[in-house]
Amino acid sequence: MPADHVHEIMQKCYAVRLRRLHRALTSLYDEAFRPYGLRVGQLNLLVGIACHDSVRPADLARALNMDKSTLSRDLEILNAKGWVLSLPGEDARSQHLHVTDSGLKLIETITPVWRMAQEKAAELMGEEGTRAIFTAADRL
Amino acid sequence: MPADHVHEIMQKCYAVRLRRLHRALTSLYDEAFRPYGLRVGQLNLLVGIACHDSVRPADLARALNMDKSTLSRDLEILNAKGWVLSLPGEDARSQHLHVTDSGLKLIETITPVWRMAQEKAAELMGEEGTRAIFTAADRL
DNA sequence: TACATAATGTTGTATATACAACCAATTTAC
DNA sequence: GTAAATTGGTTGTATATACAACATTATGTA
Repeated sequence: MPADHVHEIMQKCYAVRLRRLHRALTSLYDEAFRPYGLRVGQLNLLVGIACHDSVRPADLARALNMDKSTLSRDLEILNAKGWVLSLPGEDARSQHLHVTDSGLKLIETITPVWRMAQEKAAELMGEEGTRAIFTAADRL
Repeated sequence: MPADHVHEIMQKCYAVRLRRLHRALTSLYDEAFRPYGLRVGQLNLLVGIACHDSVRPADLARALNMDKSTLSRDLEILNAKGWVLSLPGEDARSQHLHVTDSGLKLIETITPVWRMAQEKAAELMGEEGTRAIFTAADRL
């Protein structure tokens, strides 16, 4: 009975739920950030880099569960926008990533906007939902 | 102090966590489905369509929090693979979507693989995490 | 030391995602 | 009953995502 399988998957699949949540939250933050030409995924990378004085792309990709090729292309954009600077590292293969002054200023500007988006997101997902996102993600 | 903002965002942002979770889970399911030429997002659509005898793209997109243009392009692929059939509806604008026999057979084949992926996902996110995904997503 | 192996980053290809702009058709308003 | 607004779907453009293959550079081993 394929119909049984269909309903089982539809109702129980974690990926189905997570994808919907991901689309909804990304929309919410992106919409708030739009006037600043920034997307939430880009802010994600920006703060990921800014957390350290200097990060190598390979390490950042590992920390974010992201493929190195994805990061490579995301960084192209952040470089082009002038928010991130890629400098050669000691190791002739690797690089060092830095957030520029312009990037830091953007983070400062966006923070209150981000806080409002956070509130909307919390309202959307509920108290329990928000806590849960954390507990689930922390296990990675 | 931009550094304070950086850490605040890094530690508290729901979108940051959710994006990591999304990447991790998508990888997990996609890897399991790879031998079948199917991705978890495609299974998502397939069961979404199969749930009803006939759905219109606009309604499906709404139900999944998905833009109509995204769905339009996803459906192109499912049509090309022969898993979905798009037929004209009564309304001269809209369409009716149907899962083909080939698509139903694929769902049947993939179900045990999906169940194993579900178990791995549950292990990854923990008891609380899985419950949370549901409570958060159900509020949309 | 030379050769195999691993690590780093980029590029080709495919899919997923959304916004804006558009065309066609339908519904609403006046 | 026609004009305006809405709805449904596609297309142009940009970003996000990953796998496979590749070139370059370390690292390890024989």
